[in-house]
Amino acid sequence: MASVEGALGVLKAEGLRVSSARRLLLEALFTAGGPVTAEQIAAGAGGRVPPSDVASVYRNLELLERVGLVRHSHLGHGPAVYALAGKLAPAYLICERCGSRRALGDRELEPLRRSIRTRFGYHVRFRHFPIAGLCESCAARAEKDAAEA
Amino acid sequence: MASVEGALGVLKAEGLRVSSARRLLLEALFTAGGPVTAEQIAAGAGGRVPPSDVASVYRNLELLERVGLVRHSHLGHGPAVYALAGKLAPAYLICERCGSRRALGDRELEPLRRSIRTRFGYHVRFRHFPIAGLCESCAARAEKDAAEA
DNA sequence: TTTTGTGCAAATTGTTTGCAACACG
DNA sequence: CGTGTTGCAAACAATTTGCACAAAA
Repeated sequence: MASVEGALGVLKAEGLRVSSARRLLLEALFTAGGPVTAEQIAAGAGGRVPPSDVASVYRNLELLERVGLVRHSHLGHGPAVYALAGKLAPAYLICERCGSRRALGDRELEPLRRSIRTRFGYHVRFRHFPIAGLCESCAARAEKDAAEA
Repeated sequence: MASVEGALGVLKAEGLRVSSARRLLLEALFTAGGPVTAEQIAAGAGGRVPPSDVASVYRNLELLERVGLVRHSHLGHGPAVYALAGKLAPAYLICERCGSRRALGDRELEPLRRSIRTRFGYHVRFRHFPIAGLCESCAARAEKDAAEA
């Protein structure tokens, strides 16, 4: 889905209404640089438009998620982050120490998925929760700290 | 750490006090069949002893986690689950459809960790968040559903 | 005009914090 | 006895729900 209007078309096709809150929400998601929280959207992320109520934002995010236009993910403690289905990376590597994150593409993910599928029978997604650990530099620092202790 | 008294010894060694709430908390963790929530512990999980306050449970869980006796993990939406450090599996595979979960051992995890380490430089842990996806039967069912639609 | 969706307020859930009373060492 | 701990209450953060009113179709 490449545009707000296109996404709204999907809603229509599903027999759902096109309200200004929904248009607003989709505009926010389209203009957002990355995944955003419901709170940020409600506050008017990505535009000076009249902010909507968080409750409606949550309701509509859930609806858009059911329709397949939106996905959410938990990138750590704290609020969930939302993005257009096509914009949220299939997985994120996050560093539990410094918080840095790196998006992984399906291409990069496939070997992991395959390995888990053949070994454990699970079809893993890595979409909902991040792959958490330590990034290279934090891992090095952690090792040094351990050596000193 | 094989016993409540042993764990309490660790606390002592750290200069921390041994209170009845802490003994209670450790007993709950030792008798628990698997990971439990703070709420369950406060409610007296694994014994009919006078339940403690959730606030104290959270405070003590955090303390025990700092000392290395306890670890927590998020196995989905909802409250975090806690267990003795040695009792919580290094990773869990969970099915997002049916909720079933399977613990993975370090041995099984190592190839994944190594693969990610060499390809992306991250030292992943998989401890804090589960590896989520679909179990074999749910994946099969999902495929069938998709074919029908 | 008939639904469906909105805003607002209040309820829920999970977790944290302030504080006076209390108990370990 | 003195400081670390507790329990209780209240604050918080994230999310959900009830409801009267507004606005798509």
